[in-house]
Amino acid sequence: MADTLDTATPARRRRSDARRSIDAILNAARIVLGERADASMEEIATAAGVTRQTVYAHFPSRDALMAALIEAAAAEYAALLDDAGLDTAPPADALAQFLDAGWRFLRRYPLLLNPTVTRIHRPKSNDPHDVVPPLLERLIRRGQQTGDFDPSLPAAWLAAAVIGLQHTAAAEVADGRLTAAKAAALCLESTMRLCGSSGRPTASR
Amino acid sequence: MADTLDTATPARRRRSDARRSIDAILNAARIVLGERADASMEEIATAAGVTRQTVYAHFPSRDALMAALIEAAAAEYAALLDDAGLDTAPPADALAQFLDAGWRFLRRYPLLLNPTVTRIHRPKSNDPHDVVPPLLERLIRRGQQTGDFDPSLPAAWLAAAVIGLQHTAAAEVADGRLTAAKAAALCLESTMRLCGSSGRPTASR
DNA sequence: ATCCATCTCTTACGGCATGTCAAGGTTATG
DNA sequence: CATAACCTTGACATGCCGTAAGAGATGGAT
Repeated sequence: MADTLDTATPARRRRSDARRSIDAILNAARIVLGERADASMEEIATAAGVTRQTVYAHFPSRDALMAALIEAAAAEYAALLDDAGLDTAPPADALAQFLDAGWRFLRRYPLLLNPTVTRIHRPKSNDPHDVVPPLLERLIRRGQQTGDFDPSLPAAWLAAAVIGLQHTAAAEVADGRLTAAKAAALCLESTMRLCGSSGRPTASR
Repeated sequence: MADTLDTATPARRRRSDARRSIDAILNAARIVLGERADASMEEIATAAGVTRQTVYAHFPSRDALMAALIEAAAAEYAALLDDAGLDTAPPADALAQFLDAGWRFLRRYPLLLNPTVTRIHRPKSNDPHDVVPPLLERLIRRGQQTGDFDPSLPAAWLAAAVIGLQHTAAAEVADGRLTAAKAAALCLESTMRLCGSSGRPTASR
């Protein structure tokens, strides 16, 4: 009965059409929930080209579907951040890369702008909110040690603040008060100012 | 049937017990929804000491109740900001006052930390999200003209960013990662840095 | 080509929350 | 006290969630 991805299940053997259904459902959920976070299971199923019961065959509940979706999102986000060279580039550049990865991620997972979704299934599990902040925190701490960032504010707080700033900027875009380009520029500038970087990203060499 | 507070209705004559019920309902909603934003009408009614149908006698729908609650919140928030002297105090001090009013407001209306609530009934109407940012924006603009704040970033964006920063700080408190006192201090410091105020609040004289 | 396990679909049910309605009792106000 | 406004009870319709059983279709392996 649909164990999906709990934790450390021996990767149960699936038939190809089942795998295809699961992918279609997750993809449909990503898109449909990105537009309306309160879309019904029926809508998601229809968008995926299956019946509602098929969804329940793979995901025991709505929350379980959410969890799997968040899981997939976290994996993609982590992959994006892996390619961003957060640990090697100069801190200010790495920070800009971090934000850039965030923009690409949010364009693909707009549903994560709705904090109600991610806030609800809080019980442990690794969603972006548990995986990403520590990465950013480490980057900020490194910048504080190299003198690129101001060390007078806790790195954990700055990490939360930077992510929050990006959420704010994304919300401004979603509400039509800013274009995506302007929002990204303002967010970057504000982030640098917040972290105490005295100049533009490339000025840190 | 239950116009509650639409717009410019001739203040329909109500009986005193009706007024009492409405107040009890709004108060219960404020508290119950502050703890669990998805609480049912039944729970709210019970907490208010009335039946579910009585709630519907005054508020046609859940969204209408939300709207009335947001309306009341906006009024209280506006009153707090009126007492904050945003237009007279030195900009940096006024900004600190703004944040302080926000903290008091959020302690009374914790449900407004859940953006899903306020984001859903978007159709115009004056909720804090439509009333407060312009006030802050005006304050920031003033600070930019007096030279207290950096004028290189748009005031509207800075206003959104400051409010977002406070939301982030409040979320850190709600999740137990910061104490209320630390969060307020970090939020203030970050806000000043963001707005380009080179010193502490009182250093702007 | 055939068989079996697995998957999907259809149909159906129970539960819970929202919203509506009608009838009858209660309270405030003139 | 009499009336109108209000509250309560009970009942009902709807929509979404979650569950279940059985029939039919599909994939994978022999």
